[in-house]
Order: sequence, then C-alpha cells, then structure tokens
Amino acid sequence: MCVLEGLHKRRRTFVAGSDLVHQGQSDQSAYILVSGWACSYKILPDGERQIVDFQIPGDFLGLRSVVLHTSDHSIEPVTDIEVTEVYVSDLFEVFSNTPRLATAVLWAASRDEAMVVEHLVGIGRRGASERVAHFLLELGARLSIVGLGSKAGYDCPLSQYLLADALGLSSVHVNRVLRHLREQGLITFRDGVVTFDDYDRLVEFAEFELTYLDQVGPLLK
Amino acid sequence: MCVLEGLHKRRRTFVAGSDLVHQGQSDQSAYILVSGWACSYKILPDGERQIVDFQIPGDFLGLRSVVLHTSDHSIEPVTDIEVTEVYVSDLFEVFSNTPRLATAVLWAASRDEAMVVEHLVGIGRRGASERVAHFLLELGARLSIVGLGSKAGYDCPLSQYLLADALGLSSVHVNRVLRHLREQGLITFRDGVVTFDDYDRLVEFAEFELTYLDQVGPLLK
DNA sequence: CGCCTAGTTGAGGTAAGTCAATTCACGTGG
DNA sequence: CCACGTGAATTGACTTACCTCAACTAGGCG
Repeated sequence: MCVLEGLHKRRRTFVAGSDLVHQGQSDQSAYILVSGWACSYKILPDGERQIVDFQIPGDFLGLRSVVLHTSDHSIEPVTDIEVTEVYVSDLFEVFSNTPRLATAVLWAASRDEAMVVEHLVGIGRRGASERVAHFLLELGARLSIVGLGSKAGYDCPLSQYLLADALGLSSVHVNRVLRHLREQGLITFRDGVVTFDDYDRLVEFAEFELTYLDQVGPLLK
Repeated sequence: MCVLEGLHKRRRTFVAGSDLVHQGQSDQSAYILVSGWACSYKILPDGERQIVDFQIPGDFLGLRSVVLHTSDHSIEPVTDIEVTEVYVSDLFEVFSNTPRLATAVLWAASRDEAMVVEHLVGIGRRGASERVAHFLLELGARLSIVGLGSKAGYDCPLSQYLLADALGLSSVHVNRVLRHLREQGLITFRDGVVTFDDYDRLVEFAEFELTYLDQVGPLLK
C-alpha cells in the first residue's frame, strides 16, 4: 500500500454505529482505514440487510462511491475507527501527475472486487458450515497480511448477528454452526477471539484456497 | 464507453463453450465484448459452479485478471462471440499518456463491482422468486443501455441451467419459479425471449431499483 | 428413426429459518 | 449495593423453502 501514501490527508475518527457513507447519497469522500473494523452493507426495501464486506486496517472505504459518483451502499464502523480522508479532487487530479498511482488504485479496486466475488461464490454454492469456516479463514488471511493475525487465530470484534448478515444466514444458525465447528475441534470463536484449533484440517474442510490474496501489492512494485 | 475506443485492437472470435480465460492462469489478455454473451464463473473444488456475472456487448472481459496478474475465475462464451483484444502492455503504458483513460477503466471496474455486489445481495437476502425477477429486470436494464432491450423485453440466450448456476438455485427450482412468475402475469421467459408481461408490477414485486445503472458513463465526459 | 439436450412436473427429504425461552455479562441509576 | 434493562449468545421445537431423484415431454439433428 506504500504507493498510496501520497494520498493520505486529514485524519478523522468515527464511533461504532455512525454511518460514514450512506446508501443513496452522492459526492462522498473516500477514506483509508487506519485502525478498527468497518463494514459495507446494503439495506433492501423490506428492511433486510446484507453485509457485502468487512474492512480492516489498510483497506479503502467508499472508493466505489466516489468513482461512480453515487453510493449504492452504506458503510458503518464496527468498532471505533480512525481513518484518513482522501480528497476526491485529489484522487482524479493526481492521476494525471502520477500514473503509477492510478494503477495502484485500480489494483486496490480489483482486489476489492475479487473479495466480493469470493464472497458471492460462498453464499451461492457453499453449505453453511463450509461458508462460515471459509469466511473466518479468509478474514484471518487478510489480517495476517497486515500483521493482525496468524495461523493461530486473531482478534475479531464481530457479533454473530454481523456474521449472519454477512453470510446470508440467520444468527441462530450461525450460532449452531459455530458450536458444531468448535465441537469438531476445527475453530473456536469466543469472547471476540477466533482460534484456529486445527488450521490444516479447517483449510481442508472449507476447501480454502488463497489465489488473489497471494498477491501482496500492485504489479508495479 | 467512447473513451475506451483508443484501446480497441485486434478483433477475434470465440465459439460457445470454449474458455477465454481460465481459472488459475496468469498473464491473460483482456477483451471488450463486441457481440454475443459471455459469463464469468468460478468452479469450486467439489465441482460446483457459481456464475458471477454475464457479460453483454460493451462489457470488459478479464480486466480483473489482468490487473491482479492472475485469474481467480474463468470466462466462457454463452453464445458465439466477437471481441476486441486489449493488449496488457498498452493498458498500463497508456495510463501515463492518457490519464482520462485510467479514470475510464477505473469507472468500468467499479461498475463491474457494483453489479457483483447487487448480485451478492440478491443471493444472500432475496427469496428465489424475487431473485429471479430482479435478475431478469437488471439484465433488461443493462441491455437497454446498449440498445438490446426495452421495457417490453429482450432476447436472452441463457438456459435455465445457466440461470440456476448464476442465482445459486437448482435448475428444477428455477423452472418452477419461472412458471410461477408466468402464471402471475409478471414475466415470461420462453424460446430465448424474455417478455415483461407487466413491467411495473414486476418492478414492485422484485423491489427493483436502478441506482448505479442510472449512470451512463464515466465522470469525465 | 433414435439420440441428445432443455424443459417440465411430481414425490419426498433436508438444510436452514422462525419463534420463543433462558442465560449471561454489562452498565446504569435508585 | 442491588434492581433493573439491554444486548449477545445459546438452545429447543416446529416450519418451510429449496434440493434431489426420477420420470416424462418436446424439439433439433445426424
């Protein structure tokens, strides 16, 4: 992400629960998440919520809203968060002066899309247990890249309700699945901590593969 | 899409069924679809397939594979297709000379992601009937933009099997849902043609909203 | 004519949802 | 210090949306 340093600007803080970006608005700012967790989600007209992705330190927030000039989703902090605001005017202007930056931003956007795609596949074609396992593994892999996790586990501030909204399940079922996985000696999620009880067996169970997460940065190094 | 004209290069043809991009490969080309339909999908280790999106004329093919330098998905033509190849070397080089182009490509990538997100929401939180209805409406809206559809309907070369793989349903269930929608006088999909029998009522039923599809082009005009 | 693929329909099974009750940890105010 | 409320996790009983298996039809084509 080092290439993106040039963009960092004003530092800001948001508390858990207060929307950063609101569905339907236009002319939003983009941010880079410095500390804490956030999530991007969509609310359906009938009130149902689908969480599209969680953002962890180092991730962009609201990039798509800025580029498309309108927001099709909302973003809210899961914990209190720190962000650095990226000025829209800058973003486009800077493309002219620093084409490498344009490539870096495009890379970030593509990585983002790849994560959404993987998520889509999980919801569409994986059973609930594999889905939960795969999701927690993927989160772990992402966190490891930024030094916040390992093959042992990681701190995870998500509630079972959030997990359910992300995975297209009911919170009741998420609870049952977590119990099942714990009883199988695969993974434990308790008191805000995810522990991989048997990483290799879990990877096999969830049919987890890294693919795009192998890449650690934009092409141009 | 006019801004992208500068990229158009060699014209090529692919027949239905032959992969353009194959999951796991690196150093792919990107293409712009000129005529016909394609689909991007992922195969899970257990053989299950999830179709991520369908591409129609004007859409990019394989852009993400190029940017991430590795392909996490496959793309195959649904019908025979014509494409124009976009040389990778060009794509990045040209960013330096034509920053407007970089913005246009980023816009295309973002629009792509927005479609995947909408798809994700559908699979995660909509019932089968609403999901099918919404999907066919969205396809119609996209086709209308490039002059291949209207509020009356459109030609659609998809089989019920493809639809099922896209929507995370079984083909049997897709069939039942289509019958149900037809009997409700909402929409008819038969012999390769989608007909909106009652567009307004269908929109209401599916809770369809346009949002990002309102936008017809990159910010910079 | 017979094969193949796409679509159609029925019967029965199952994964996951809903509703509801209970526990527990925490914070807040009397 | 305790009574109370609130939000998360947990578990049981019952319901349902969707899947699987399987049979049958209809069109296209060698």
